[in-house]
Formats: sequence, C-alpha cells, structure tokens
Amino acid sequence: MQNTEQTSFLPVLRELSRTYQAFEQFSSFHIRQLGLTPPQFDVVTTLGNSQGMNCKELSDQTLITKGTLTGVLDRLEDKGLLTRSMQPHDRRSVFVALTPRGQKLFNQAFPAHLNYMHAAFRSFGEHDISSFCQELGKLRQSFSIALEQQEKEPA
Amino acid sequence: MQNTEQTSFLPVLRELSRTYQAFEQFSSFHIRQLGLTPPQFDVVTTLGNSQGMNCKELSDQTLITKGTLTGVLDRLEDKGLLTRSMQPHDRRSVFVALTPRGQKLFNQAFPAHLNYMHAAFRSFGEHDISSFCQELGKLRQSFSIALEQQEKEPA
DNA sequence: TATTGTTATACTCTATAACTATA
DNA sequence: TATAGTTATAGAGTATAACAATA
Repeated sequence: MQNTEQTSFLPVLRELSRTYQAFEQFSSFHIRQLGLTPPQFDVVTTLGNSQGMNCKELSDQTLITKGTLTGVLDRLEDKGLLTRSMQPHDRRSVFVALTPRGQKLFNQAFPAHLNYMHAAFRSFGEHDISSFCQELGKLRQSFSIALEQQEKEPA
Repeated sequence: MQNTEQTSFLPVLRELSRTYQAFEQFSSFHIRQLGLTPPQFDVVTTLGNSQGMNCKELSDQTLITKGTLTGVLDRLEDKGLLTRSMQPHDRRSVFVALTPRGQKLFNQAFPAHLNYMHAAFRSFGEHDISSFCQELGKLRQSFSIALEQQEKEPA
C-alpha cells in the first residue's frame, strides 16, 4: 500500500459485511421461528416460486453446492416438505418439488417473511433504492469477474 | 401484499445477498490459500491490528459468539498463531494476542489480502463510493433497529 | 467422456445452555 | 447477582473427492 487511494475500498467491504450480517441476523430470527434454517428456507422459497426443478437448477439458483444440497434436501424430505422423483427423459436427473404440506408452509411463510422484512425498511426511509441496487449489482459483478480470473490463474 | 410498493425492497435484499455471497466467495478463495477459515482470518486481522484484547472485546468486534469463539481460538492456538494469558487485575478475563509467528503471518497476509481484494475493484469503476457506503450503513442500522424491536416483543 | 446426483470424510461453525471461577 | 470464559451437546453447513448411473 503506497497511498491512501488504494485502500479507499476498505470501508465498502466492511460495511457490506456488517450490513449483510445485520440482514442475516434479522432474517434468520424469523426463519428459525418457522422451524427452518436459512438454506432450507432458501430451497423452500425457490421451489415455492416455481413448479419444481432438478437438483442442478436448484443448486444454481440457491448457490448451494451439490454435495451440500443433498443433505439439505434430505432434511426437508424428512420433514415431509418436499419429494424427489425420477425424470423419465433423463434418468440421471432428480425432480424436486414441494409436497402439499410444503406448499402450505410456503404459502403462509413466504408472505409472512416478506411482511417481516418490510418492517426493517420502515426506518430505511426514502433513499434512491434503484440506484443503490444498481451499485450493489455492479459490485457483485466485479467480484464475479475477479473470481473467474483467479480460478483461471495457475496456483 | 396489496400493492407493488410494499415489495419494492425485495430486489435490494436479493442484490445484497448475491453481492455478499460473491464477495465471500472471492475473499475466502484467498483466505483458504493462507490455511485459514474466514472466521479465523477475522480473528487474526482483528488481533493484528491491535496489541491484543480479551475474549469479550474480540467477540464484540468479530461478531463471533463466545461459545464459538472458544473453538476458533483453540484451533488458532493449536496452529501456534496466538496465546491466551491471564489478566492479573481481573482473573475471569483472558488476554488474547498473536504470537511472533501469528504476527508474521498477519504482517504478510493482511497486505496481501488487501491487494487481492483491491483487484476486484479495478472493474468496479468510479462510482460514488462514499454515498454507496452511507446507504449500506443506513440499511444496516435499519436491520439492527428492527432486530432489537423483534427481540423485545413477546414471542 | 461428460454430467447428475449421492456418498464419504473430516472439519468448522452454530445455537443453546449449563457450568466454573471470579467480581 | 452479574460477568468472563469454557464445556457440552446436537445439529447443520462446508470443501473435497470418489463413486454409480446415465447420457
């Protein structure tokens, strides 16, 4: 570090971490009351907003890696919230969908969670949400690009 | 949900999660190369930027709860990166500080990590970082306030 | 050969609460 | 009584890689 300009991004990282942690804490406080963990809730809402999908798609959308996803699905299956079934056209693939009980939970929990999260925004005030969102998106893209470059590089 | 205005905050939450996940992935890619986990790195940098502190302070700064912190410290102690010692003036308190080897790791790894993270910002461009940071801070505060209110409420 | 999903391993973190020693 | 830290427990997620079945 030769000058201060190079470390001007540090506060952004700190704030991003702290803000996400605050979000996660607040969000999971409610999710745990529903008897789910955050990854489990992620899966339930992803499935609930669709007609079901295979593990590959589910993994892509939730960013849960396939090995971990198997365990998460196992626990949700044990709770009777989802089913796995074979796909005739590709028998490697497993189709995952909510059971009626899972759908019922989703129908109740999803709006309840939105309502709960909305409460946090009452004190956020009238900032320019769309430009804030865009900045976040650009930052995300910067990280994605940078990670790709790293993974390409020889260790 | 009666109108779209009430769900206008949803994209923010999605972006915040995705951006943080991208950050975490990119950051931990480097941290793991140092032989540390993200919480361990958090502890090492917190200690490295100080003269040492007790577990309570360390817990407050890293947001790692005391029970978990004991385990993280155990593993860092096993690696010879930190020491725990008694405090004469309050014998309940444990003073935690980096060993010379821990200091050496910090002296090398911390600037290296900053440099690594800086790479991600090359493609971020010249946005208004300070206002972006302020928005993040306001959002964090909103979550903190909302969580406090929830914890007060009768279950 | 490549892809989908499961299994296996070993570790790490988490939440929760009981417990010890000290203040 | 309150606080600092450890211990105990049970569960859950993670990285990694090997594996079976299928394409």
